[in-house]
Amino acid sequence: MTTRGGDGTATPAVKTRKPRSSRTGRATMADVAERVGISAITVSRAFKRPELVMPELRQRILDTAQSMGYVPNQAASALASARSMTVAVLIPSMTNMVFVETLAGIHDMLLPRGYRALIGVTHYSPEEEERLIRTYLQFQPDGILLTGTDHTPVARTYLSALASPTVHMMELLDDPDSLSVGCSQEEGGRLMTTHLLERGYRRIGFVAVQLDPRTLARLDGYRHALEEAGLYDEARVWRLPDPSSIHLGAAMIDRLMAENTDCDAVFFCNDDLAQGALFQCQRRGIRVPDQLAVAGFNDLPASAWTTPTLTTVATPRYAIGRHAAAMLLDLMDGKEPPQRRLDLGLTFIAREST
Amino acid sequence: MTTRGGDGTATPAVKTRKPRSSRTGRATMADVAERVGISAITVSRAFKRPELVMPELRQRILDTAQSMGYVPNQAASALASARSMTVAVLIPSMTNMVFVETLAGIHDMLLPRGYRALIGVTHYSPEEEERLIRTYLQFQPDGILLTGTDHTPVARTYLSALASPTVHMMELLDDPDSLSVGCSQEEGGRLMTTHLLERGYRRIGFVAVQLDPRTLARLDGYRHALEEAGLYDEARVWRLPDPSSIHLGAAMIDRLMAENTDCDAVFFCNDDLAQGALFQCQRRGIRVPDQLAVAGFNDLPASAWTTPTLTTVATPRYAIGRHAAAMLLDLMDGKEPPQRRLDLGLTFIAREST
DNA sequence: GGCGATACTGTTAGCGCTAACCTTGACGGC
DNA sequence: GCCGTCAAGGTTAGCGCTAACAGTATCGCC
Repeated sequence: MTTRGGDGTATPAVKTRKPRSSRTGRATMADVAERVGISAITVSRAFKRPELVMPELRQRILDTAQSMGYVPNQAASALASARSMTVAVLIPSMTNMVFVETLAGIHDMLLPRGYRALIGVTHYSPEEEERLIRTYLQFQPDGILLTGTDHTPVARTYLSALASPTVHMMELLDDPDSLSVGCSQEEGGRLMTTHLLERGYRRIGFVAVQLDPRTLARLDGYRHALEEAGLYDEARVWRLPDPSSIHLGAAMIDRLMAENTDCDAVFFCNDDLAQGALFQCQRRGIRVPDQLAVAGFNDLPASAWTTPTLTTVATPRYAIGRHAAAMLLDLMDGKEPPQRRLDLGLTFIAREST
Repeated sequence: MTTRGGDGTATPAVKTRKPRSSRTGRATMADVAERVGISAITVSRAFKRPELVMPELRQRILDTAQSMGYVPNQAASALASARSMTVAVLIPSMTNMVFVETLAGIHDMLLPRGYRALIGVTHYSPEEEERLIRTYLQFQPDGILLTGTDHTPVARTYLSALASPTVHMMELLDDPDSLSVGCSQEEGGRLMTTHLLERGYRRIGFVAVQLDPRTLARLDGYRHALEEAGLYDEARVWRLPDPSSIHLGAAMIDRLMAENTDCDAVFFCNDDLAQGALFQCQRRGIRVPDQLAVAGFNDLPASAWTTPTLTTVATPRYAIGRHAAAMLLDLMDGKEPPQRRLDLGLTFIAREST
């Protein structure tokens, strides 16, 4: 109390000084400005519009900010500028590699431009998507990336009432007002089925799980191709709402055997299942492709390594993520993207299993 | 201009009315309040502290808000309340199932409590982690979840200068000031090696990739176990900085054969690699486990289905995510969590490959 | 020498929300 | 009848930042 009086004794009459840092204990822009001896707006510009500040001063500001541990407050910035620099991304699942790689494409495109992704997982449920849209709208995202085209009416209302640009990934939309990047799942189903027909298979089964719109589109492609060949038979289609897994694929082989089906080939709606099927065929001594051909979809890494290797269709998911993000960046800049509907195609990969 | 004059003609002298909606076109709390005929704070309470508003009025507020498409502005809320309701989560990789499942645990714990996760991917680089920490601090997260304990000095400074509670996942920390949830990777390596020794293998190799701290800890466990048995030989350890993949595992089998190593068992630092190794052994006609035993780590789904099935160690990653998030929730509530260091253990899974 | 152009920095006023305090009215107990 | 209490809602101020406009030098040019 006598010698080391602290602030109180040192500046008894001076009370002009503003609080050194905010309520939260963090340094604010005003703190940095005061320390450098300039106004807050110049600090703001040093960060956001560097070309407007003399290089020397700018450096001094950055150094001071660093030494004070100053970090800009994103909430305040968003509030004042009406730009959140945030993009909301909704995907159906995180455990499905397909969407994770799409995310990687999105990140690689957005981060260098200063945008951040807010990731939401819908678990393939439009209702959950609606809930997530509501939640994420609170962040006033500058843009939105959605998976698929299956949204609830309320979700559509939110999105259309909103100014934020939106791009749909995976499926392609025909509506000229909407933007979409993806590939035709129906064509994928058709491609694979045609391949199986060409290889001489005639009793081709289809296993659909999860029953999300993309799976059903593949099923459509399969059905159309077989109908055209006059070989479609509803009895060879299995529809299960369960999530996809290796386990389920293996179980399906058991079921096919138990039911004594006459399939000479089975087209699984994705690679997880097909891999499980291959594993189980190996266990049970079912010769693939002689006794039974197996086909998948998506080309997961392991599909090139199973015994036998798996015939599948590769989807350009990383590219879909990149292009969707690029399209969104254009929109957020107020530019019209080169195209509103971008089909990135599919790659058919014939391997040993067919 | 004559009959349907709109606002202008309807209220020529009245200019007290505030703008109907903000700059961004979105309805604001004030808009909702005006419509209901109350003040903004009551609207705020109707959302955040419902027990303070009469149920009837509250319902009227919520209905009106809904009909106007009102969504609270998170940035304004965060600024005014100094609470962002956001948790920053940093993980090394999104393509690695281990971290994705950890994320799922975190989500399941945080979302019901109203918190949102901001996910950052460090790509196993402390420098990138530092960059991400800086970026995400702008969001004033109420809490932070980090993977591992390998942070740059600058990152440590940021974190300690910060008030935000932080929990470390995966590795366990001995420092009593830090909070961590995980399991002992070293013990995992030791467990597996001991198992191989018990099965009679004497020339056990180890393949380490990525070389992140967790991999190196497993290697330590392996080394210690072998040293105790007097069987450690540096020549049987392969260290590769490449990311883990099935492909690399297969390539390693080729390399082991080419180098004519004398290993009777190989412990791969994770299941991706081990699966690739099993696939390649099958291709090359190497009998597992008779000719060569193969072991993995993490227990990925496919490991129960390969031929032969893979001996591995299951890590409680989902539980790690949940518990880390729970610990963080306690901290954010100002409570002391039951324990500051939570070891969730490991499960050894013996299968056919050893 | 006066005028405009250019380059840099400052002032003012809010963004939309909530913490902290304040008002109002109803009720009850002695 | 007075006072305290409580419930329900309102007022005020300000979170930390930036848009929009406003200076103030400096320079060049006719």
